[in-house]
Amino acid sequence: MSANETKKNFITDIIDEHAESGRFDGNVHTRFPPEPNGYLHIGHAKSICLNFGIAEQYGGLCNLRFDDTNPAKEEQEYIDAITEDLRWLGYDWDDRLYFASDYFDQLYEMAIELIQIGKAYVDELSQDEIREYRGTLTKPGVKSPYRDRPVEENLALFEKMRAGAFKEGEAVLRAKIDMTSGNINMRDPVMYRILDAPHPRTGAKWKIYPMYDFAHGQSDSIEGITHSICTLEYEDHRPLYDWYLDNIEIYHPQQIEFARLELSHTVLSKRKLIRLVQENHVSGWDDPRMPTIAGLRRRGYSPEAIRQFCDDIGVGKVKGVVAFHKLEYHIRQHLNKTADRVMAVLNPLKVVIENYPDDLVEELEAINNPEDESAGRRKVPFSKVLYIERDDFMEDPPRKFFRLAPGREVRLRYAYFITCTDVIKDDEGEILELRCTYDPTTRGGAAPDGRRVKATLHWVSARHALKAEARLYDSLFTVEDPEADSQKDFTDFINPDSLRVLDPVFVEPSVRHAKSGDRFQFERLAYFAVDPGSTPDKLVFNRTVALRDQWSKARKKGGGQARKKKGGNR
RNA sequence: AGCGAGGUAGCUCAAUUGGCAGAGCAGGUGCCUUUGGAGCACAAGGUUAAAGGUUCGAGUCCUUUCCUCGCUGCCA
Repeated sequence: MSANETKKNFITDIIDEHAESGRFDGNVHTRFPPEPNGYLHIGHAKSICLNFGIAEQYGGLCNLRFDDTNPAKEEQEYIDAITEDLRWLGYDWDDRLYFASDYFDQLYEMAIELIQIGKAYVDELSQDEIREYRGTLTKPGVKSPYRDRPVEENLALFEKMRAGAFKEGEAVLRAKIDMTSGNINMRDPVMYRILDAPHPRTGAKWKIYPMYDFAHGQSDSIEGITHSICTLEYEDHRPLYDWYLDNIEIYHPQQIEFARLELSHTVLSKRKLIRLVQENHVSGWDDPRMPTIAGLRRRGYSPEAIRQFCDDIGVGKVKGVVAFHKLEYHIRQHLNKTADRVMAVLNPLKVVIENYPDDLVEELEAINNPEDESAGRRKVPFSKVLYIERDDFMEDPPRKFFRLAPGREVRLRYAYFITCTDVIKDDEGEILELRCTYDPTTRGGAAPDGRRVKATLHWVSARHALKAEARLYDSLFTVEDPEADSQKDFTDFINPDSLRVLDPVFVEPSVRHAKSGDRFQFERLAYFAVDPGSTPDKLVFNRTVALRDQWSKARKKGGGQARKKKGGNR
């Protein structure tokens, strides 16, 4: 990220202090440590941008490390997906791809060390008993009867655990710290538990697996991490992080906690995201309505926009909810500069230009991107029968409706001025088509006599238009915080109109060869991206985000000025 | 209740570490426009949770109070 090299926050303050005091010799080495038990989402993106960004800012390095200490939940599919998403976001870790499971042997040796110095013991209390003995927030815990076993016995028992002589739940290895601590994490936390599940990487080699707390700090230490940046809920774990490192007596990184991202109108917990997938509220982890990186990618979001967003929201220790429209702001910002414009009609209304020659086809020049001269120009075919957007015509227009109406003249973008002369309806009064005349002297869209029109409409030539499918995505939830109501399940707030499929829609022929992931602006409507399931025979466009639309805003504010059915295309 | 963290504009963050509280976004008003897009200009927005104290001077330091969040997995 070049734009904000000098961006400051409380983390850079800490790093600067370290640089001054000489701790870490001025080095900065971070890591991004996902657990491979789900897909990356926009909340992870914040952590990713932070960890990789800070390393870059200080000329340091950032590792990718999978925190794979719980084989019961983790899968290779997630490892692959996470790696792909990270690459797509534009980050690179060279050869520094690590797994906590790479350190299982070393971790095991460290555990033995702690046993040997009398700071760890094998506990055979049941899970329920351990919970009881732990006490509560206000009541101190009490010591396990197994707490003071001799070192030799602990060593032998731990070896038995490793060898598979115990079944799941029959024994754990615990650190001997302080059962009366106000911080419950320090009340003899479990270091190792027995798990029967095969591990995606170590297979059946291990029967015991280290807990997060026993693995994370030491993994950081082994990799020479300087600043171990994590989210706020680990604040209470820092004393334990420090305790393990101090008692094992190895190199000691600094853990720093920041507030995780909360986004309005969506959920960002893996537990809930996985439910959306499993209960088929969405089509999968990459459903364009999902806040996952894969979902955002399919929706048409760009890595640049996501990174800009993360940069914009900054980092702090205060929990807050970022409005979804902030994400939308950044994708509009990026796409405005980079997406080619194209004309497409989502909700067609037929227009016949009565004074235009029957068989004439003109190739009119159109600008691909007014924000980027280098994007060049293209030709768009014009003929006698066209489609315009149904919303662009009103038979009885309210005061501030500038678009087409009977007797009114408007411009067809890059083409001609047309005037509506007649409205053809069926028996029910439904408008079937419009009859218009055009002014041949306005070719290209400018009038030689200098007269002006108030609106410019997009259009496609009926004969030349491509039929395509458009998927209009809206927010997945109808409320800002789907988790706020404790009486209801978050799925109760799923937006029933979060996806509307329009098929067919009509798109100008220049997009014929569009490939998966290509992004366009359908002029005056929205940004769209080509879906991966799209084929040359059947193009499928996902709406990324609508253009800002002051007409619909004014319409809402004006309170019924325009008596229109809701749910146009925009 | 115990431990920990935090409270600056509607939202997200700044404030050169004690020196005139500022940005972006949102909202507002204009201008411009061959996208009612984009862009530009301007205005508005604050008792820095509250009270007290130290100081020439406090968002920043001290005390007290209030409020919010996290923690009682053999998850991470």
